[in-house]
Amino acid sequence: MEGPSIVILSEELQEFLGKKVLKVRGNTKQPKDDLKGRTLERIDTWGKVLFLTFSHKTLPSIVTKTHFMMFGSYRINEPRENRDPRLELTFKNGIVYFYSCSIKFGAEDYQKSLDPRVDVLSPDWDPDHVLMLMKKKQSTYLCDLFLDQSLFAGSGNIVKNEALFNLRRHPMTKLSEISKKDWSLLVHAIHEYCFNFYEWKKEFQLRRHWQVYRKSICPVCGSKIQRKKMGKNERATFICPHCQNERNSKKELILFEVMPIEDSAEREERLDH
DNA sequence: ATTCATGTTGTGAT
DNA sequence: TATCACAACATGAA
Repeated sequence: MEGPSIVILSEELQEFLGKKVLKVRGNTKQPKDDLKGRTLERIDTWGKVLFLTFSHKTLPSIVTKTHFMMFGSYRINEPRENRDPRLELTFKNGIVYFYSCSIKFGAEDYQKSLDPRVDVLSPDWDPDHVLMLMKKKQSTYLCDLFLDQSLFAGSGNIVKNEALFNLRRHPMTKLSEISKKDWSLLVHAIHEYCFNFYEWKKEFQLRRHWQVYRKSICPVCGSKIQRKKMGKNERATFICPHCQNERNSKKELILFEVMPIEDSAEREERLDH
């Protein structure tokens, strides 16, 4: 799950804020029973990470860190799936299920160490600070840069591919090949796509707006989309060989708008990440 | 049946 | 010391 999906989850969890944990289940190896009787005191996010703070009248608070990685999912106030949840929390007013995610307790110090200025979804997001950090990343390819959580916390493979297409730049372009005056446009492209992602997902319209990610035809020029593993961690990367041609790098950098693809017969799944 | 994928973290080798 | 390769985790869709 990418950052915008975590923000949506945090909003869906608001109904449990201030509520007491009545029952705990799940196959996590963390000391889950310690949560019983505590009150959900805070709900925070940083990039793709969810932090829940559980307070107690006399004992210290417990901060949990949840990361959904590739396959994680959640359900709220729905019948439990056949499989065991990693963690299941029963409140007076409902139940939360977290599936196949990574959960760690005692995350207070870790949470404090994170910088909200690089969290693309945070109100404290600070593009000037990000631009400053980018100076140390000159030799990085854009496909790696756009996934770097220390610069763009919350950006994931969808954001990477779509933002690069909206900029019409090839993923294997090095940051140093982009004129410094255009760097803020790179930052802006990621920020804007994250917020579009957030809105589209809430309306179950995210897939409809994919231009290249898991697509076969470029919506702009009709070329066949190429899929190739690229960058440091060989993540799947989708490009239009015409619109994102390396030779375009001499052209002015422009952030193009996204048009929904109308003929897409794909049905939007509510449970999509 | 097999492959792939909205990701991170830890370990041991280089 | 830094970087790298690889494993581990976990599940549903194509």
